[in-house]
Amino acid sequence: MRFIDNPFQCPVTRTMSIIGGKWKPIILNCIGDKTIRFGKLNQLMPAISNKVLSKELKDLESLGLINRLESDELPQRVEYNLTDAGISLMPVLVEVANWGNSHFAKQIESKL
Amino acid sequence: MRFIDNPFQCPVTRTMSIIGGKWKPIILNCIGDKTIRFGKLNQLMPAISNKVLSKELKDLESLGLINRLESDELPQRVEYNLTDAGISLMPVLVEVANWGNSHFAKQIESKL
DNA sequence: CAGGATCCCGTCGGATACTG
DNA sequence: CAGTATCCGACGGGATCCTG
Repeated sequence: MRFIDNPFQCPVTRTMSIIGGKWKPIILNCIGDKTIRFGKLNQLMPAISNKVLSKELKDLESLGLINRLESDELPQRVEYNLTDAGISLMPVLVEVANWGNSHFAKQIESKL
Repeated sequence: MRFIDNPFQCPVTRTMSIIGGKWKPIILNCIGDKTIRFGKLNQLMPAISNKVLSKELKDLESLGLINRLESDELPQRVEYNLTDAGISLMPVLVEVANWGNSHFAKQIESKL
């Protein structure tokens, strides 16, 4: 994945590069404290395409936020769960979510 | 400004739409507790173009995070500062920054 | 089942020049 | 001084189809 060009090495920008974008926080939240399969994630997020889900999971894995657990049984079976780093991110996401909830009504998306 | 398409009305995604992108957190940080002029912001962030800085400031203003204070003197003089909502966002940004600092070294930008 | 390949389009952000 | 106007390339993300 690519990082946003980061003048001043701004740590906020750096973190945004990681959890920004459309899907990553949603994916992390869908994984939660579970160990969950690719197909199950796809069910939870019907709007995401295979390609994008696959790419986001790779990004999150290479960032060390999730584990990818592959069994060699058939049918193929791949599961994902959060690493300690991923778990440590969740409270931050909660803070972000709380701020968003308290300062912006749901309707704002249609307001602008 | 446009919001990321937001399935599930995810409040994290909503907040990311606001403070994501390359410049907004940096701008908010540069304003800080000061009242600061457009030209001064431009000096603090030499890498940002007039067009982008102007657009970002408009976004932040329409989101209610900053005030735009215009005097009708000549030469033209426009200043910006944080609103209460903008101030309330800063601790969240600090949390995000702390997480970024503790989990990712500066070098990560060049690593991937 | 879990993805990769391909094609496509909209938006973000940069460069440069211009203006009241 | 504080912006606008114009042009442009790069990237994110979607749709669809294919495969070990």
